[in-house]
Amino acid sequence: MQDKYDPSTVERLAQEHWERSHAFRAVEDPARPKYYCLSMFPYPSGKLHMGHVRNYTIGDVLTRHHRMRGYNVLQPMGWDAFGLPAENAAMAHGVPPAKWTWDNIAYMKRQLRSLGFAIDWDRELATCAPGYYRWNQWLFLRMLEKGLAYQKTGVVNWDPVDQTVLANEQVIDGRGWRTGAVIEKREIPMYYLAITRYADELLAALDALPGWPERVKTMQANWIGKSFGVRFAFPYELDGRREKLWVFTTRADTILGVTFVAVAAEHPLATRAAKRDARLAAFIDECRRGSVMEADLATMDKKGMPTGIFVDHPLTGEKLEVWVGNYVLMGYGEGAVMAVPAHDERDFHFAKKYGLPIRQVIDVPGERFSLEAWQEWYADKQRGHCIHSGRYDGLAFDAAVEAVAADLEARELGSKRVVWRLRDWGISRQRYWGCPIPLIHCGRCGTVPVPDDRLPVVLPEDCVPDGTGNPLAKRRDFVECACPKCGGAARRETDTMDTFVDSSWYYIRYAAAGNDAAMVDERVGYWLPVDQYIGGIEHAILHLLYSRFWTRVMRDLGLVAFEEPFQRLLTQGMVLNEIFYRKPESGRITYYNPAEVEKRTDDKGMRCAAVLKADGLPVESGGIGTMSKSKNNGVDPQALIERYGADTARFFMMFASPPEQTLEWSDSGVEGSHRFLKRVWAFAGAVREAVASASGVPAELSAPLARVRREVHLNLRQANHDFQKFQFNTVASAAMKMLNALEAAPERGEGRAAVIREGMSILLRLLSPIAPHICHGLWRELGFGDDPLDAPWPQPEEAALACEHIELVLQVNGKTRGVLTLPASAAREHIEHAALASEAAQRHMAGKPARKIVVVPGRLVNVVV
RNA sequence: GCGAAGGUGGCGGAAUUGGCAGACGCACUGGAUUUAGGUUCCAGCGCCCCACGGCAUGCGGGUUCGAGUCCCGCCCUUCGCACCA
Repeated sequence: MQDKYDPSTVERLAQEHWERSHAFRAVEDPARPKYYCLSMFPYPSGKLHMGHVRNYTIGDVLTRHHRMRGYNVLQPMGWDAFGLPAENAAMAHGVPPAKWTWDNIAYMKRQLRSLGFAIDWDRELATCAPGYYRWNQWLFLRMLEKGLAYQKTGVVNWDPVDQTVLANEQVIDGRGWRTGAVIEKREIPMYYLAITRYADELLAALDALPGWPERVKTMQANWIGKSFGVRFAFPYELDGRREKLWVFTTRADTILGVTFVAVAAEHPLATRAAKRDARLAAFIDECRRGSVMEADLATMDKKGMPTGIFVDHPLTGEKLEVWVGNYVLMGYGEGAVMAVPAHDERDFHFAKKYGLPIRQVIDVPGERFSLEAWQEWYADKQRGHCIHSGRYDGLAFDAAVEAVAADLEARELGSKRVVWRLRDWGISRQRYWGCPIPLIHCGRCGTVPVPDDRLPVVLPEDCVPDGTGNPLAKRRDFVECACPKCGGAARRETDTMDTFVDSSWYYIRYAAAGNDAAMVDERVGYWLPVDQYIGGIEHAILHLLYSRFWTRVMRDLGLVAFEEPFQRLLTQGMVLNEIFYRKPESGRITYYNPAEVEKRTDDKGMRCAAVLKADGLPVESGGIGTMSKSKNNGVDPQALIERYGADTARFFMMFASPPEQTLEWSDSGVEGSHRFLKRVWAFAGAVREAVASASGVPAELSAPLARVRREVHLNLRQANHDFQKFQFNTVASAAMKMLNALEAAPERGEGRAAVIREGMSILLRLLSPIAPHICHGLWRELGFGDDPLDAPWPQPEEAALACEHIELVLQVNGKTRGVLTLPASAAREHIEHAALASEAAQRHMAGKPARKIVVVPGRLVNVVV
């Protein structure tokens, strides 16, 4: 055994052992309970970042822990390989996205291997491989057959200079990132998946997911957004024709407070009004500029312009003017809204700005009628009752909505409706590096699906996009084809699929790895659903919701027998680091990587300065933020692994904070983790001979040795409890406490050797999911066996935990005044007696009689005077 | 703007869910070892006070014998918002 802990050797030997013995190959075995542990697959961006290391270490800890508990474990890995960054790299470096992607995959796979994850690499997949994405296409065609996939128009960001569609990310302050051109909203035909048909089920089934964090379920429920309301129409006459302007509201109780109606710039009524009003046409044109992002729309200045068109209030007949509002969106609901300035904050500001009437129709008893009062009232809409509303006066929310809906229905102008915030999923992307949509456009036959036996529609891999137009549309060898129906010349669809399609079912494909004949097979029935899914909180809504939808579609096609793909979900927090920068008087801000900065502290350990190592001059601290290129505060996992080894990297990631919280990077924290592993190594070396000669733990131990043993078993019990809670940071500290206790074990001789032998066998097994290489090495050195991975998980022993005396906290009036040491078996009367008799209690009771004594067994006794 | 989560020493965090606030680690201080730096080991370490003791879990109220934990109201930070993945 080497004296010094040398991670590179230890890790190489362990990894060779796992490789040689195919230790992580998962084989279906109906006789054993299975555990499918899945981490969100990475986008092959170039190299691993700390978020990956954290994600996959969490998954690996769970994988190894469950394996030691006797489960048949599957932990696969793959690549979310289609996407925009590959096209950006192509534009920047002239390299085809395919080559860039495959090179990245090769490099990142080596990095993952060097971290020693217990991954079954035989099941590896990449979504950009035709053998994978052909099943995207196949399932899309099934959805088309069922009417679940359909075509309609959608709004996109259009760069008029490059003649191309831009992603939201590529629009900066309303301009194209490459051209600087003002972006326009443009409506184009797209394909949609009808996720809204599953809205009810997706919402209701959230209750059946006890293994999901509440916050994720809440966010999904809000995203789906079931609401009850009334759809109704404002009748009007225009150009001699009677017509109706439809709107939807969840607040029909305020219908008598409507003072105007607002429509989207793209609304047909706006278009018609613009024909005879040049200023309005210009305003509508202005509304078309800017990004399509919801957050931008919600925070921008609310602007509007009257159309000169008036509609009738459906209940009173009052004339109300129609306005065009830039905050009304054509894609949502009816593209028109009723405006009630008195009871809606946005309408209120709009009305104030343009001098429109404000009419209060709800009274909230006890509230002054200020803007603040409205906001408060709005947050709790069940409060208050109708006023100035004629026959609805005095009605509360529910009754008022019912009455209004009934009256609208009687006039055939509206009815109650259930509406969803959730919208159908637009999957068309006018981009190259994605899965081709398997359709052919024929002049005679229309849009024709590519027959199953001609799948996959293969994406040409030698394209180099240049940022203009649609790259696939320029490829004649791709576009030109024969119509499958009539055989005539036809044009292939050039849109590709949203990459969320690729990631909506990859976890199912791992189980059917290598099957070229079918999307799924019987192995799916064994492994799925996923028992534990681990990934970033940023995916809490879209990816998880799309996966739940896609799985249900597969269920309805008879492909799988389950509907919830992920039984339990762990959403891991982001990895943060300090931000340092300099901002010159004029010119651009420069960010410095924390590794280039020296942090100085005063003699109390308080930060007093930060200077750049290169020039010794101060830099500004920009606080803490997620590791990113733009803030130049990333830490390269590769450098960390090379310097300290994979085990230190893994241990630090687990120790620094609980998985669900953000993790702050700390160089000295890494040092501390490394120090601990070095101590484990050194201690194992020091006790090796004693352990070799030790026998079982004797029934009678000296009191100090019994305390050491108790400490080990107490911490094991704590750690087992923490594993249930996914709280690996305290598992790591339990391992540290065990080592502290074992190092402090007194005496020499047989009893000590036995306690240390048992303690080390527990410690190494407890630590092995987190730092598997060093534990593998020491497990062998100490003669416990081949690998702790194949040893049973340790359990605390009652006999080791038992003790004769307990300590009770003594409080007087709820304030801690001392500690009572009593026999563990002491009865309540005995405890009360001992408390009253204690010197500390006497002193603080100041002669007053005890009014009440609260005894919490095993914890405290509180004397109330 | 809407939705969600989180604020505890100089720092990361702990507190078995209403029961000793600050485990474990980092940083810092003192000491030992070392030619020195580093390493390793020992001790100290929330704030105020000589001490008794008092004050402390973002801020302000409340419930309770007892509140970091529960309730109400503020303030701040982070994440998501449908074409980044």
